[in-house]
Amino acid sequence: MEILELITENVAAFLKAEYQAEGPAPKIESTNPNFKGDFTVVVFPYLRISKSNPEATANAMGTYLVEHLDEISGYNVVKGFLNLELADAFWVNCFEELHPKPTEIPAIGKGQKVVVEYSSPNTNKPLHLGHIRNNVLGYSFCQILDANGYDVVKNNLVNDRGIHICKSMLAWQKYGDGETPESSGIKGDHLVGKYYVRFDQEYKKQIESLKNDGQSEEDAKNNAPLILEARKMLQDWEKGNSEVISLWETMNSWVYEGFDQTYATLGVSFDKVYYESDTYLLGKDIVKGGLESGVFYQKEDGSVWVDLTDEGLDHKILLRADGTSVYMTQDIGTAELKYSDFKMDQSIYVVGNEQDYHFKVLQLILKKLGRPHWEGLHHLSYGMVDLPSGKMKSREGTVVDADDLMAEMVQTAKTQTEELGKTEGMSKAELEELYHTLGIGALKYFLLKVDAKKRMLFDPQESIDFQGNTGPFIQYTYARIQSVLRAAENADFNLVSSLETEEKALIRLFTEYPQVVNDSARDFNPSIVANHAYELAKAYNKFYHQCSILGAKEEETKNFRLALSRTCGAILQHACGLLGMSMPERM
RNA sequence: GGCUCCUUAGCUCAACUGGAUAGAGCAGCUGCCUUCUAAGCAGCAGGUUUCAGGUUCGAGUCCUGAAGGAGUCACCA
Repeated sequence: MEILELITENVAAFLKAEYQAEGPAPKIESTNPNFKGDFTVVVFPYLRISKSNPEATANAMGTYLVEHLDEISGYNVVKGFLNLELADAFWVNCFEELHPKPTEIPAIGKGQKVVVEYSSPNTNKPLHLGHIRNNVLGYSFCQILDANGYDVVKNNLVNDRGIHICKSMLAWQKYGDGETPESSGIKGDHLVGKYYVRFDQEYKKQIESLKNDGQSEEDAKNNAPLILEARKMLQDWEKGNSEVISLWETMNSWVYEGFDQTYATLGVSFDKVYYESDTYLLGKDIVKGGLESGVFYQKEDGSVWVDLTDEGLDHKILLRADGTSVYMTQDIGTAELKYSDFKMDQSIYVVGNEQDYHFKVLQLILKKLGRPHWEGLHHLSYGMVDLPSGKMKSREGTVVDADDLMAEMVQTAKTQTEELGKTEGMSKAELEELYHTLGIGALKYFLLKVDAKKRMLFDPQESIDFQGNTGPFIQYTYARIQSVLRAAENADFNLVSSLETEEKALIRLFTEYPQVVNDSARDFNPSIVANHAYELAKAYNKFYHQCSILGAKEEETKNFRLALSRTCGAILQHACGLLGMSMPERM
């Protein structure tokens, strides 16, 4: 905001005029609500210059600022804090300037291309709540980058190959009896997930039996017939065995159909999809190249490794002795492919923090290989969603299924809406849309209001709230604003000369919004936008109760308050759009 | 065991990156719908910011140590 620059300049001028000295730029903060004022300058850093006590220094500075800046109407001093009071006219001017374009964001990303990889599902099981956090976070962050002027490519890397995929394929082959989504009525991804779980159950049985025969735990895990068969299947797959490939294609197509449905319900989308089956060979080639150039080394058994001990890390395998590739191999290949496709300035990976080490290693490897894109790699590392019982594990069935959860949320929205009974006259289709908007909105906001870096807890016993700091609260505020605007005759725009505290609070939050969107992009953190939207909704409801809009005594006041409402609605809608939430006109 | 991260009200989370008397929501209690949507508003209660030191005018925030928890160190992804 310009006012902050003005204050900064005038503090410097004050130091020069008063003490013939230069000092650090002032720390200007919002005044603590317990004190009178709008902005606060902390004067402690200037005591060295003033050689006086905090109060005297602050008073001298305050006097100077009031004299030189029309915007500042007064000041007060508490200890070393100079609280500056800004004139109502200043805030009214702010509103006049911002109101035609309240959601215009400084384009800090202009000219920069960013590929954001998120979702990245495995095709051996359906999505769960952890994946929802990833998807919601990734999608939202793409919207935020876009709002900041970045050229964004939303990218999904599908984990469609590997030993884990072979496990569900093998189990289906052995125990499936030809079951299909059509024959069973089970959604494709869930059907395949069923066999992934089945594999694990049978595998465990075999391990137990081998242990009873006297094998060690580790030997049993390596010698169980099922795991040997799965490994064989992976090798056959890499060799292009037609029977295996055909089974793989069939089962993957079931999964994709299921995922498409889940993505559609969740409201996320992608500009570009990569499949690891298409990128791992490129990865292998690059690893072989690195071996030839001496960046990597080979062990006697034929496996290929990278030595990262100089960087304080470990040795890391890049190709197995049997020649098949590992996770890292694929990621090297995909990184290369992305760069040749997009020549991006930044490559962002939305992946859980359990892979912090993996991405550290990936970046170092790309650097060692001299790839130009190593530097723009950024891991948007987010915390796991834990249950009260601990971590979610697909194989053990302790997951909150994505499809189930979304359906529950929509159902809860329906129940709550019907209880309140405010939807008279809405068609069935409109109602369905409303329930979806509210249910999914509640879910997304629940996941996005928490700092992405932090792990979070989800208790399936307690349903996600629709009151308080929630998505529906913000949606409600928006619907309320729309209701007022609908009831208003098309009013002229005009300004007023003095403000209620609730009006001032709203304008202040309006002015902060563009900076909030910038900060959110810079910090890789959508929760900053979410929290600001909540603050704004809260401030509006307070205003709504305290100040009559349509019933205002003066026509000017009414028009002004309508303009405040319109602006507030626009920002709420924009902010929630960045979070991937839609807004109802009525609820 | 090595490394990384976390610990704020009964519960879930904030705290503008070192500023004032640590804030919200939920749960609990009390008021407010004949007036623009009560999914709302106002209020009460709830805290030694895990503990012990240190740095500083000032520490939830920075440094050291301790306790508890999570992740990772896989030829899983």
